[in-house]
Amino acid sequence: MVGCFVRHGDAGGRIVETEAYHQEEPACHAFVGLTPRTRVLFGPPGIAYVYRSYGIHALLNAVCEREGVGAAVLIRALEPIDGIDLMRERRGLERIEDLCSGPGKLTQALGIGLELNDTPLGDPIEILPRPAGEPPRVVAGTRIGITKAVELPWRFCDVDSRCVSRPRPLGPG
DNA sequence: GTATGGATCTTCT
DNA sequence: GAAGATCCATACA
Repeated sequence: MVGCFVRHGDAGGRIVETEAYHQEEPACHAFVGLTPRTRVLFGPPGIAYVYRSYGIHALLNAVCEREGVGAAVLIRALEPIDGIDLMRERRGLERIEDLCSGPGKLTQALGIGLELNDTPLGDPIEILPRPAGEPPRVVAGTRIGITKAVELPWRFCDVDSRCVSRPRPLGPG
């Protein structure tokens, strides 16, 4: 998904960082099984899973795998492209690199809230394939901010972007 | 530049 | 009652 375009309303940008979560590893919400909270994760793919983190932030995931399998991709960072002034307004910040360089930041910048949980990716949140041509240089690393299954290298960053949420893992070059 | 603590709420014990 | 897929301001080097 790194290199794809995400849009909500007039604001959008290019995905430069993601993390993968799957029901078979304990860092995933779906690890505990089917509950009211994880129901969306076990649904069909192509749905937005939006949940509250640390009581404050909304985090955006794309549900993956077929119905019955709990898995999703967390979108951690964007490179702002459309509606940059709107993002600045929502974030109260000027610098491009600060607008979407974190999972809680990009939902605020795009105006995505918990009410968009369980809505199809297409409307109102849209994800578009990356344009043809050279694919981005992607490097895998360990995931951020979790205490379980820390060893899985399921974080993916665009090496050439300055908008990732943390110092990117050491890549080729 | 890295390190620490507070804010705030859903979920599960 | 405790923990959590975070962010920000502040402190210190």
